[in-house]
Amino acid sequence: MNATDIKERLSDKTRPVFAIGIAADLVGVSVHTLRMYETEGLIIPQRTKSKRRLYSQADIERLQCIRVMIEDRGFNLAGIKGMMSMAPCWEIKGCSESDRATCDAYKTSLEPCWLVKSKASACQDEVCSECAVYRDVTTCHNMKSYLQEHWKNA
Amino acid sequence: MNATDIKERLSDKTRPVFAIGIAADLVGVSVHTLRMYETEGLIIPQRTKSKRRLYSQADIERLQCIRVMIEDRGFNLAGIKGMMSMAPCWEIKGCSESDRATCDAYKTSLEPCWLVKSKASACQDEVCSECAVYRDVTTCHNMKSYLQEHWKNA
DNA sequence: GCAAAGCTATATTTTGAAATATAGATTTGA
DNA sequence: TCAAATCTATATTTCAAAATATAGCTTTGC
Repeated sequence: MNATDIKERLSDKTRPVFAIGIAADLVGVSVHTLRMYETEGLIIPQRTKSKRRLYSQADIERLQCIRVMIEDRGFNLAGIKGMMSMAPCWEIKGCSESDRATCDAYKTSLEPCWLVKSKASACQDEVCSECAVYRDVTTCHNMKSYLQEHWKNA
Repeated sequence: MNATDIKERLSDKTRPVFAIGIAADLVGVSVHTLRMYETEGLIIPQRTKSKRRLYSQADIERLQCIRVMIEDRGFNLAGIKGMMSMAPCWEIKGCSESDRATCDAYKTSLEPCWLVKSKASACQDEVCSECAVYRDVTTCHNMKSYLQEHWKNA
């Protein structure tokens, strides 16, 4: 591995590097709170072979967004989940008509697609935590602009 | 007024006919709760000359939607307000570029447009409670489909 | 080797949003 | 006329979401 590789790996925001204790410190919440957000489906940390959670810089930023929603805007976890479920995953993923027909996340789902059981073939082999729908739907960016971006070509 | 007129007036869902006590009974909440929803900006009942609230059938249905969000989906009032603020009012109202430039509700606002102070000229003379943005953005219909409808021509 | 940190699961506590209550004035409508 | 309903404003209570704590076990890393 050369210097460029090292720099790239260190700068990769999606690289899981923080144990839950460190992540909790960075976000300013308890480790239990981070586990709760995971249970609620707001965050999907990577896991080590022995099932320990590892958070990336992107995860930290996602969690900071969640905190902003809670502390500054007064949302509860259900509301944040509801906001996240507004992403038109079928547009982002380019689902075919038949994909849409068989997918619970198509239009009517009230949950984020990464929490939906019955998925379209387009998502079958996808790791949700690496999918653009999950990664890009954070709650603190300009959700309106984000949605418009993804919907105007629908 | 002929029979047709009477029928029309009775069937007009936007006609304010229910005093707050009746409305509270219909929705299954207390009168205080209805006043609170108004303070939070979730509902805009009409007023009589002496400032008494009057609710329409459409208002009742809007309130029932709010209850569904709270009881079935676990949202709090901040979350419902956040959902409502997702409507792209500038598309629905056909705001010009200059309208958008001067309006706080354009894209970045975290509040529903009817709670925003500095409005575009397109809304200056509008009564928000009669505006399509307010009327159509309820929280229990399929929000995804609704948003797609209004965004796909953007 | 072993203390520190993490794991799941469950139980308990806290806290603030939401509901309820109170007060004093006004309006409604039988 | 006057009791019932509504108004605004404020204070108090409730209760469940969110946070904290506990237990028993496993993994990590010094």
